[in-house]
Amino acid sequence: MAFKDKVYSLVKKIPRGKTKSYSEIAKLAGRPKAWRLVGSILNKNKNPNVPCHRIIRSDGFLAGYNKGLRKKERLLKKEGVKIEKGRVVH
DNA sequence: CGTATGACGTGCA
DNA sequence: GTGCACGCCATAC
Repeated sequence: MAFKDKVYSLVKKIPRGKTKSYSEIAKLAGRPKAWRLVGSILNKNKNPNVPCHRIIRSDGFLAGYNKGLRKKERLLKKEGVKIEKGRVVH
């Protein structure tokens, strides 16, 4: 299983209304120092089965989204995650 | 097969 | 407190 596939699986397992940071995903995928790839991979791969909108920066700020940050923010809010100025409110 | 890249993260000036 | 620069590693071309 390639690293990217593992990332996808993990992202798919993220429960609704929750967010995960890139480093967390990379860590669970087996490459704690490959968080950079997580974002890179998700960006290149537009898989609708993967809720990539739940992936945010470790700071809590929203990073990017293949469908547009605007949509990502709205989706998270819809799922129960509160966003403020592009940042996830903990 | 080799090079360049990228939705990040952290440290240091 | 803010800004800049480096590091890190699999994927794509």
